[in-house]
Amino acid sequence: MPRLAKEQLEQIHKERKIQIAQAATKVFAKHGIAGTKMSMISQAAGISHGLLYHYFNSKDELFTSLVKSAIETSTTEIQKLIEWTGGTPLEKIKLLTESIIDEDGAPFFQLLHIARNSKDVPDEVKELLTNYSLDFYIKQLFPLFKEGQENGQMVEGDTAELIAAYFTVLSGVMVLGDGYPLPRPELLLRILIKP
Amino acid sequence: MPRLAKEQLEQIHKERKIQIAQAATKVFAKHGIAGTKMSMISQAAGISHGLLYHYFNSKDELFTSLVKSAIETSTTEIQKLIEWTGGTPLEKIKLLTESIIDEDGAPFFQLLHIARNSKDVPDEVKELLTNYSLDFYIKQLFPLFKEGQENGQMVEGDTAELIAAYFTVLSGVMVLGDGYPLPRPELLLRILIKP
Amino acid sequence: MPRLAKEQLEQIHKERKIQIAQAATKVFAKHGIAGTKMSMISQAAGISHGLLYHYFNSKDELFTSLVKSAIETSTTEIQKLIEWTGGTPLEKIKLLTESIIDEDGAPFFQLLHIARNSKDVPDEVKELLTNYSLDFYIKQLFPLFKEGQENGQMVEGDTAELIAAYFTVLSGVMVLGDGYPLPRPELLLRILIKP
Amino acid sequence: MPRLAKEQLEQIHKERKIQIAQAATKVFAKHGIAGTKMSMISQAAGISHGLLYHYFNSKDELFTSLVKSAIETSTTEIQKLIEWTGGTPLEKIKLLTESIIDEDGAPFFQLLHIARNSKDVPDEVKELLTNYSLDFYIKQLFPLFKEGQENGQMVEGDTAELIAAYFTVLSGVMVLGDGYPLPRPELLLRILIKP
DNA sequence: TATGAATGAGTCTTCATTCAT
DNA sequence: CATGAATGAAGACTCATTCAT
Repeated sequence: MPRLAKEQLEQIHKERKIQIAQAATKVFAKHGIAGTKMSMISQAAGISHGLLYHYFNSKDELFTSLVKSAIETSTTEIQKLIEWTGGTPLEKIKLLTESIIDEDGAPFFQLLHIARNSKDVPDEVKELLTNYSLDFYIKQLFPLFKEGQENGQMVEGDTAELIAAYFTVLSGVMVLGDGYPLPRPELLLRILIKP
Repeated sequence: MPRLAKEQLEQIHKERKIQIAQAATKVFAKHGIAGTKMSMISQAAGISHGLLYHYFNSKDELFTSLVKSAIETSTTEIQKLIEWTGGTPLEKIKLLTESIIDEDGAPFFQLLHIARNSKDVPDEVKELLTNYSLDFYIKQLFPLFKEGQENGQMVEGDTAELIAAYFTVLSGVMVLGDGYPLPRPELLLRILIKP
Repeated sequence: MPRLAKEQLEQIHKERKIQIAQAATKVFAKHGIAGTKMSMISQAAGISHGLLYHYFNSKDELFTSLVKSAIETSTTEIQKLIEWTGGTPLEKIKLLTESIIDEDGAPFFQLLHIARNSKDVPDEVKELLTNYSLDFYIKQLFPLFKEGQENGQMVEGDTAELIAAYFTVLSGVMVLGDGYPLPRPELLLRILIKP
Repeated sequence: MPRLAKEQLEQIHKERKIQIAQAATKVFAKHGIAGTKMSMISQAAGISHGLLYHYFNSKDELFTSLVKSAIETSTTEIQKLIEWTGGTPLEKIKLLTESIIDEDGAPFFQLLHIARNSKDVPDEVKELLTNYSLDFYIKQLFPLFKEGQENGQMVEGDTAELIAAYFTVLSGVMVLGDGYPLPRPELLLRILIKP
């Protein structure tokens, strides 16, 4: 058996899987779990619904894998930002905000919103979400915000509450979707900036 | 021969209908249209699924009626606030924000969010929403915000954009639901206040 | 307890029952068993559906009683005609034909047609129909037709077949209902008359 | 990749659809619309009820398509007979009668009878039936009957009435179904023949 | 008697999933 | 790997029947 062909096939398989996942993320993000039909995903991915099952065993597994990778990505991204040493805390937060708003951060937030609110979420996802809740992000971002408060750029007060509020506002805005215009980052940042 | 007067029966009927509508609002708000099963509503209302159909002809009609009354209520509430002459614009906006956050404004925003984002929304609702979009609220609130800007309490700049941003943030926060803590109004209002 | 009142009440009860039965016959005749809703009957009878159950225990019982009385009536009518001694056989058959066509014989035939063709007919009705099938009417009418053939007025040939044919045609025409114009008896009788 | 050519698949699909339609025709013809359950049809066709919906979108659509093709077939058949030039009018009518009685003309007539008498008929069917009523057949057959009257074979009198009567009798007989023996064509034709 | 609210079994329809080709 | 026919569990909705008033 030709080894190279095999690897190529695996490569193709992996790429196709990613392509399907991207299509699926958008569909789930917009329509919810129950509102998303497997046929909608297969159509969005340009394949037959039967083929979907060569890549994912079930709707549940597909959704679970999307949530998993969303959490992983976000964790990594935030971590990279934290460790980056090229600006003031406020600048970093602005960067974070902009990157979320600019790119397609929306499906990510929408996906998590759905995962948190649906009743028919796979158990595995439920467990994931207990670990990666708001508290998790507060912990990650705490040093950054604390520093911002201490250097006088950001408003004083309970740091955790501030992070929670900002993250909530950001999540909310992202969750809304097309019907609403995304506010400019400057407007959102006013929540944090010391007058 | 009915022991109770016709009017009494109608009264009971109306009250029961409202009670069902309240239960249904919460369920739809949390689970979306497709995610909401009629059995979930009937259970939430404490009745059999069959009885649901004595009060609403179909899931679609039920959902439509909820959206209708949500729009009516919100329009009236805002209008009352506008016409009230007891405070500065900023105080009024604070009151509006608080009343939304405090009471059960959440289901209302969640319902409209769902109505705006689901694909299987009844046509009647689609039409309603074209009329009662963000622009509608911007128009309603414009004088209030304009006045706030002119009296120096609120930040300058494009009034419509400011309203849109504030309303978006508020909507987003309300849509998120239980998983996130509602920020204190003061934090949100910072978006508007002149430093 | 006033005796007279009691009898009056029973009288009223009986009359109401007949009135309901008449309404029900028409509805069943037109819409079939499955197509007939108890609410359609109650509405046709001008009462609430609840009250229906004071007069008939169930839809099945109601339908069964209608079929029973239809069979009884028809048997009696034909018997009366046979025993009547005022005309030639052909005249009698013409009378029979006219009386069926003129009065509301249609619901009767339609009811029996339905009883014969529906799968969800009560067992009691199924049994009744095995006894009162076409053969039953052939037997009843045999002497009349035989006499008509022997006196030269009617076509010769297998008497039973002739009766069956005529009765079938008559039944068929009656079953059709409103969409078709009822043929004049003279036209139908041509099937029987000797040229 | 499909092993069978696209055309073959379509061919199979079409054949299966026809097979289902034939099964459905019989079931509807016997039990009426309300009395026909989709499970009865799927069972008669030897498939699962779910598969039914790959071929027909709904019970209504299925019924409508049956009525459509019944009307088409009958129109074509009659037209062919009219245009055929191989016999006297009476012979043609006899042929028509025989062909209706012999083959499975019964389900066709029963289907139309049901379509005409049910209240829950799809609107499309209602419209079809206004166009293809008795009058339509009278118009089609008028030349044939007129000729038969003029050449002295058939009874005189109002041609349209004669056609109506004959068609009504024929329809009625066909509608009755299994419970009654189909009369020999000769007996029915006596309605038309000049003594 | 009379009404209509209430229940739940039964039917239509959708869609996740399987599998022959 | 790729397709779409096929299945059946689940959910929306109807309606016969019961029962409190």
